[in-house]
Amino acid sequence: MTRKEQKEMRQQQILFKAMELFVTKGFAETKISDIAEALGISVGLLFHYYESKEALYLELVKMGVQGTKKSENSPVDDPLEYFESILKGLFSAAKDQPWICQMFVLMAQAQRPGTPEDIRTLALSVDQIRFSEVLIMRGQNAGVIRNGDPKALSTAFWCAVQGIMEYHAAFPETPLPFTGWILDILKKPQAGTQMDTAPNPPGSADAKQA
Amino acid sequence: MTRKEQKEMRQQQILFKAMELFVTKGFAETKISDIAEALGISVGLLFHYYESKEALYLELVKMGVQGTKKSENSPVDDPLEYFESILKGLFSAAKDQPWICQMFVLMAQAQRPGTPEDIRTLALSVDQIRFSEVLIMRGQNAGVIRNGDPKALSTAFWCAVQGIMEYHAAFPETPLPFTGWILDILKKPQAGTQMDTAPNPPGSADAKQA
DNA sequence: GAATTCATTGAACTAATATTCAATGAATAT
DNA sequence: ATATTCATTGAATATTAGTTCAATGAATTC
Repeated sequence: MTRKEQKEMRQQQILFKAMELFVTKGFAETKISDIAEALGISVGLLFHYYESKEALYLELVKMGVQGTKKSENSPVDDPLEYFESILKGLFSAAKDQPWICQMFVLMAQAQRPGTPEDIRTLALSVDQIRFSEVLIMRGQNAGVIRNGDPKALSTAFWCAVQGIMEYHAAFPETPLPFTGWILDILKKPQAGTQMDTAPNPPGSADAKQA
Repeated sequence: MTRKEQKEMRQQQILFKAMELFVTKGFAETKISDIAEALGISVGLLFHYYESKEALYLELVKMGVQGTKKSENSPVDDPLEYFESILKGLFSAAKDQPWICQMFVLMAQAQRPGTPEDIRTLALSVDQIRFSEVLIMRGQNAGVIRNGDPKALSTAFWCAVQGIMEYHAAFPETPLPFTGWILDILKKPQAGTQMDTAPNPPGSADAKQA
């Protein structure tokens, strides 16, 4: 193995192990020495490749931003099918390519308060929720996605996925849901079967929003 | 105000502000001095009431465990209605009693790796997902909850709620979903409308689980 | 094969932050 | 009134974890 290859391999090793730990334990809870230990290398070596813990995080978020931007450029015909294929991709990746799910979780976590501001800003530069709003509107016009505030629908859907991915990162042996179950958050229910419940009591979340 | 009252008030103040910060920023990201500053008190005073940052966390998790155990003892007739009322409660609490949502998020976070072991163990002593499994089975027998692995259904439902609560803790101005949207994860779809999709491709998450 | 580069380490250094403590003064008890 | 308790502070200390660095030896270059 040439030195260049070795270098790249180490960088990847570090990057992916860091992602794994950042996602399972959280960024602040992960010590540089945790990463080094998990890889069986010294802390010093880690700093030879990445100048700081934050730089490591930044590198990961950059990767995530790049990946998300690329996927946002592929054309979509049926919005519902689009969401389904995303879900299928994520859920099946959970096994062989856990880094896909990890990246998903990492990006969402990076958007939260508590993240160093520059990294948070970068992470917020891609916004899956807002991006999906327009697809949801198209789906509503096509009659395949239920009615309601597209922003709220998009948020609900992605938060649900987020919750599932985070849980699965922490408890990998847990069974993943069928994509259909989650897709039903968006899917238009058959008339007369789902919207026939009693009106919401005043003061409830539903009432406020209606 | 008597000294005893004053003491209790301070303890509550500290506890609830700590919960707020632990939930929005994360435990490790929250400095003791953040809590003190937010309350306009000295760091020393905080240690007068709680012997360590962990003790504060432990206290909160104890509260959460107690609360959850109590709510698990109330009888349930219609499972679907039970889940709906839980959701309504959480979503409407988001405004006036944010601590309810915060506690929900805190408990779930405390169960993840990265949490100090003793606290994590305590948090894991109440398990909403497992508790709901039996309710879901009952709902399936009654024909109101969709078929499928009750554990996976329970996990999907609670993870979705978790994701929504976490997001809302970070972005409070965001609209919350209708309870019905989330409930549809569990609700049995009308025959012939939802289960009529093509069989899952081999290797997909769905296929593995089927 | 000598010189140079560079992956690697372990120990030292530093910054951040959790924790302790002696001092103060207001509230309470005797 | 006097003594005691205790909420409160700010500064001192301890600890943890991030970061730097000089030394080493194997790989690469000339």
